[in-house]
Amino acid sequence: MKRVTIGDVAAHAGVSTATVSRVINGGVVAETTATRVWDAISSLDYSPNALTKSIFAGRSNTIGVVIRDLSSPFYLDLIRGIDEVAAANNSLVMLANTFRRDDREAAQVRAMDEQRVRGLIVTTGAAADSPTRRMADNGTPCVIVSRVVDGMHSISLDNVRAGELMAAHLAACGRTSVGVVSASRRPSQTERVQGLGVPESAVTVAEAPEDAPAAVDALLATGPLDAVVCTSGRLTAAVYSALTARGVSVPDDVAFLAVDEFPWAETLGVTVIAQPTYDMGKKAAELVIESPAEPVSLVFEPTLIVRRSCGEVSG
Amino acid sequence: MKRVTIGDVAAHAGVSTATVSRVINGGVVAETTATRVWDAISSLDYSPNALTKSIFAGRSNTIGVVIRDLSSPFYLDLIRGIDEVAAANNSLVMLANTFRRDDREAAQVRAMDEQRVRGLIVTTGAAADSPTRRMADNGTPCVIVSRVVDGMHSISLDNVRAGELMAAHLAACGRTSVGVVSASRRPSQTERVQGLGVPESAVTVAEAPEDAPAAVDALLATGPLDAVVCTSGRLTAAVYSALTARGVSVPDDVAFLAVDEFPWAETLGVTVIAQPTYDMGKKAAELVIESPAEPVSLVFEPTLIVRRSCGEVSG
DNA sequence: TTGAAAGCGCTAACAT
DNA sequence: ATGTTAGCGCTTTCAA
Repeated sequence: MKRVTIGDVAAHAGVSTATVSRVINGGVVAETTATRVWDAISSLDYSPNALTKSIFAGRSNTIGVVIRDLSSPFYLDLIRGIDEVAAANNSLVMLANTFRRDDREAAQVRAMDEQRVRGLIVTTGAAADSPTRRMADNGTPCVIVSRVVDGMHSISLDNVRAGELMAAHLAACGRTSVGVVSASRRPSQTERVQGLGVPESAVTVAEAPEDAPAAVDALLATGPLDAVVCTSGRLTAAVYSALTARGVSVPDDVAFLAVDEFPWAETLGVTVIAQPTYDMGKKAAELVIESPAEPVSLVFEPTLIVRRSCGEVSG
Repeated sequence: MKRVTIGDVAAHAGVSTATVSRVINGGVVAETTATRVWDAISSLDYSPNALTKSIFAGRSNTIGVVIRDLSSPFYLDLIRGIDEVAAANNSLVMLANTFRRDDREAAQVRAMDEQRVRGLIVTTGAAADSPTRRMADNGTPCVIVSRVVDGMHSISLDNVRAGELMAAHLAACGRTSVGVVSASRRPSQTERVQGLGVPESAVTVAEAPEDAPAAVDALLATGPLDAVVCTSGRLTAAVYSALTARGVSVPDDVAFLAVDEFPWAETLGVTVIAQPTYDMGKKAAELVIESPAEPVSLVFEPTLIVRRSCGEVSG
């Protein structure tokens, strides 16, 4: 199953490989020669080897994307945005999932480097660490998503502001004692809590959706609550379910407020803080393409989408 | 920003490039030489160029995945499955979205071919057409997902069976007049309708979620209904919302049944037909890795997950 | 306008 | 056990 090479095309058209190369990449060639070459190309069904091309360019035309948890819908939109920009630059996306494991992240980033991706987008985790940093030092534009890292490009949400938006809305709805379920002690989560301005004792951490019921129980045990905030989209369904399963009525007993928009939010009437994930993906990819010399740190604005789950705004 | 090459490492270690290559790929080398080479590798921070390696192998170590609509959660799990197998074979995933456009699909498939992917997984669409077929003919293992195509590997759901499962459950719940919202006239959709055994007049097509309200109206106008089935996961939220927005009570007025499991189904009590998408992704990738000589067509079994949306099973 | 030839970074015989 | 020498498929001078 030998592949057709540029040499085969050249032979078939009776020209040199250099000429074929020129025809394909738009060099100066005589009209008649060009047609002869194109004919050869289509009759042999020639498909140029992009890998070989990349050797010359020094790097491939691919954008590497390393995702920490591909089961989060947040990332779907991010990837769509990246892919959109990639396609517009006839680039392709090389994707890898790290299953929330730091060692896998390092391995995947290294793999991307070996593939000589033209740029890397990492949602992370520990990516600020050696492998990514080394890539950046070697001249590969690297963009960190969801985290701000010194000396690297980054795309993130204004998490403190997200927290403040939530706090303000809750206050406007007359809610005074709010409990929080967050997903971790990572900066993106803690910043949201900080913006909310609740005491540390009002925060419970649920690493995974399975931990949500216990987290909700813990929250409910701390005393009477009139609002529950979920700071991670991965947890929203689980937290909401745990709440209703315990006979808590939303919004009559407690208000419910979550971070990240999701398809059923409208139907369920869940008020959320939305991130412009698709745009964030596009920007991340554009950063890779443009590869600015100085580190660029883009912070996106969260939006409050008011629905029914926090009750009426009083006054 | 010149990259470190195998030659640099060789010079630094005082050996030939062949020896360095042997050290990396596990050939016969003296212990002492090996350590010297490894030292050089780490002190120069050498990262071997995978592209160049692939030139020799004839193809890259990457699995190409072309997705018709990356906004569908169905594909998220599929990709996770693929990535899992890829990672286990230290392969990477090259992803492209076609935004539901056939011309883009052809272009993306061609791009994958130029990247010399070791195999291709396409969810499609028109992929049965020339570009994919040509790749398969050139010896690249190609797997079609969600469709059975002559002479190619394929991964699909037993759609007729899915329809039958739904029909049986609906009957068991005493529902007799069912209306269907489907997403297209493609085989995967029509087979589900066929399994349901409803007359053509009971079926409405909504191409996109935006079309769901109109589709539901059309359905409701055909006469009294006691069940609504949605045969596409992309449409479930929109159809359900349109239903409830019209004051229709589920399951009291009509039963609601959808294809494809989704995160909120449990909370909402929506009965669904689930596809083993993660496993389907894994199998697709395994097919690529194994690359069987004869076309393999794997058909997966749908599962009925009973919840509240169809009411009580009578008898 | 075209071809010959060198070389991109690496591997794989073939020598030694 | 190691080095030499061809390539892999393509691009890019440099001549003609």
